[in-house]
Amino acid sequence: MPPAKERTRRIQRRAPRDVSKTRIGDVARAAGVSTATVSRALTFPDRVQAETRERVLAAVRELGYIPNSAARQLRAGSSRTVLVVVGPRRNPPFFSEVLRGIDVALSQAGYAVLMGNLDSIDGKEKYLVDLVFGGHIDGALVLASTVPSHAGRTIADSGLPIVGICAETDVPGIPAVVVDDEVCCRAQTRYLLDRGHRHLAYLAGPRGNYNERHRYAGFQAEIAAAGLGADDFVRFEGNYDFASGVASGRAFLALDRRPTGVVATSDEMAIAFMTTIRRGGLKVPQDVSIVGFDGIEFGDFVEPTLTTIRQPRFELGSTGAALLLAMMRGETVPDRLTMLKGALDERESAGSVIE
Amino acid sequence: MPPAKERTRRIQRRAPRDVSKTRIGDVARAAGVSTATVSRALTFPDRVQAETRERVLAAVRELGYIPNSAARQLRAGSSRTVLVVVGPRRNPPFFSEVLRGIDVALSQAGYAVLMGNLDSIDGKEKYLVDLVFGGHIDGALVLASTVPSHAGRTIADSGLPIVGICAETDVPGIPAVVVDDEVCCRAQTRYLLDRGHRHLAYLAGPRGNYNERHRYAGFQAEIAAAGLGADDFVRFEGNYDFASGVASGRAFLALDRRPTGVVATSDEMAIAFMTTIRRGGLKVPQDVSIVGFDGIEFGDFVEPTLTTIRQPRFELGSTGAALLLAMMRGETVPDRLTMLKGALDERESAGSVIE
DNA sequence: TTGTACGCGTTATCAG
DNA sequence: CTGATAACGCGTACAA
Repeated sequence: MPPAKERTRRIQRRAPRDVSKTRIGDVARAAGVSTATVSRALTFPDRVQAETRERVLAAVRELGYIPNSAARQLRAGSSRTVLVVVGPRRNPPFFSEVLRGIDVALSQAGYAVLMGNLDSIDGKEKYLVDLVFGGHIDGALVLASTVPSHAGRTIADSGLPIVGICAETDVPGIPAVVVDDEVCCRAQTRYLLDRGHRHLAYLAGPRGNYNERHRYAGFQAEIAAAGLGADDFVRFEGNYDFASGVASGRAFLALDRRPTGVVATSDEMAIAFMTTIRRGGLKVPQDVSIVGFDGIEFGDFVEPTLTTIRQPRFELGSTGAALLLAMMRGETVPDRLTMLKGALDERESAGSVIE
Repeated sequence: MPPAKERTRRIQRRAPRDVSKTRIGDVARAAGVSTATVSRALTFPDRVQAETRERVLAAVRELGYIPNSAARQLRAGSSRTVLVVVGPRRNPPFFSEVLRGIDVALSQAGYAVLMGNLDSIDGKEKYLVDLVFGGHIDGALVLASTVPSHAGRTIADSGLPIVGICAETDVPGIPAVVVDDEVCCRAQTRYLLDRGHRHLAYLAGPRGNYNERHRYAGFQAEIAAAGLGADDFVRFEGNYDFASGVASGRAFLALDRRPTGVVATSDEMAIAFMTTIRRGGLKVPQDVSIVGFDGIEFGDFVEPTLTTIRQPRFELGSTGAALLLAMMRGETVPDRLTMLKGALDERESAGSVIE
């Protein structure tokens, strides 16, 4: 009893996705046109007669038709999705605003944002590389100084547009949008030197980190410009978070001869440091002056309020996203660094040396 | 001269995605097997002879083959992508940790996270609805009390698994993972009442907000249990951010008869409020005691440190994600609220009334 | 155990 | 301006 021949064929198991059950064919039938016309009416409205278009759009509304994105992507070769790679556990109050800049710019252009946090689990890098080489992605924004890689190839090898934000990446040739770390850190340092501080502390970021290298270079340059040398400052290692600010503060308190001015390379470190040394009995800014880096809102709500370098956080994100969008459109763009300006926000945590 | 018939056919323009140029056919050829065998060797390794499998895997490695995700998705009906909807501009220091919990849980299960920030631009809700109905998504986590909707249908109407986190959503039948807001707010309030405060201030969240409703209910319940009434507290409107903490602080300072205890429904409001009234000359906790809500790290670095309700932020995210994963696997799950416990962290910002 | 061949839903090409 | 139809790359039912 084998008359089921042609039915058997169709038994390919239907996956559990009964979402969006109306397909383009349903709309075509309802509107009395071909699927090609439906597709055109949606993608190039003016290449279809007004009357026909109306009929199609009415059917679309009626049936609640929404094109299947997988099919569209397979055919068109574009997913309208951007991967945003965030490095291991960097300070949320700072990055959240950069991410908002990214999100606003990409959303406006109709792109979705896929999050790629590197601090979450092992195997994440391989996962991200697969994502990129699997064609799931049209471009990537890297908020870290290392580009995800696995088995000897980085996501940059895919040839997809990539833009770095907040740091230059370790892969050459990838454009980046950054703040001028060196200039900003010089400004921090000079601010203290100008106020008579002759013995400084430098609260560092992670060794080797892009921002850290440039900020430290700026710090040293300014130290040298003031005729000071290696004996005139103390460097404390850190990684931009609260914990390292606390650790630096404790080490600072234990010093025999304490600096009077502190250059912190993140606001979180600055705040934690400040709290720690105040608990240790020091007064800010009377005993110690502190200048932070980032410009997070919390700086306004600590005691005393934090003098700091304000980074254009939102613009870092939105500018980087705009650059990526241009690259994805195939435009030629500046292939090196785009530098945004930071600004020194003068508040209460730093003052002049009292003779 | 029309012998180009069959060549003409093949001129379909190749989209600008030359990423992952090796297709399953290339691997098959290199390994001397059929495409079906390659597919099987990757998906069901044990349904293929060991020797064949090795040859296939070698070819895969050799060519750096990674399956095209669009094609796979079209065929399989699953994108292994979860949409995370975040409500308009809620405090980053709090949510970042919830998001981390989500990311860890989903990454481990091999799911990608698509960000859906609602505060970015107009038309975002339509976009999210299209995403969901376009089959781009396998499930959604909603960190807001309203489910994205457009043109009369919500993403819940897609039938896809959805879980709320931090709040119950406005669509019935969607399970949610929350903290027991009412109990937590009662604990805050009781903490102050127990220390002799008989005149309180309540710093509210946005009217109608899920958390706000429950916290306020808890506050009022505890007030009533202490035999107090509407004359014994002042309510300040707010929306969980710094600005509303500052505004409440100013209004507080202008009061003729000031409360001695303050129940703040977010740490950011608590901190901004505290800073504002201290600048106004009041001492915390000597003049005014403050209890916050959330448990963000900054509470440790303000002066005085903040007594607060610590929410299990990471667990809110990871538990919600785990629930969603179970639903996507087709398992039956508790279809109502999963309540996690908060804890009161006693620090310095609240003390006893001094007679 | 492996190979053949079809169809997932859409868009782009080409012919009318 | 519109319709017919061939791919896009993969996974699977079925035959061998």
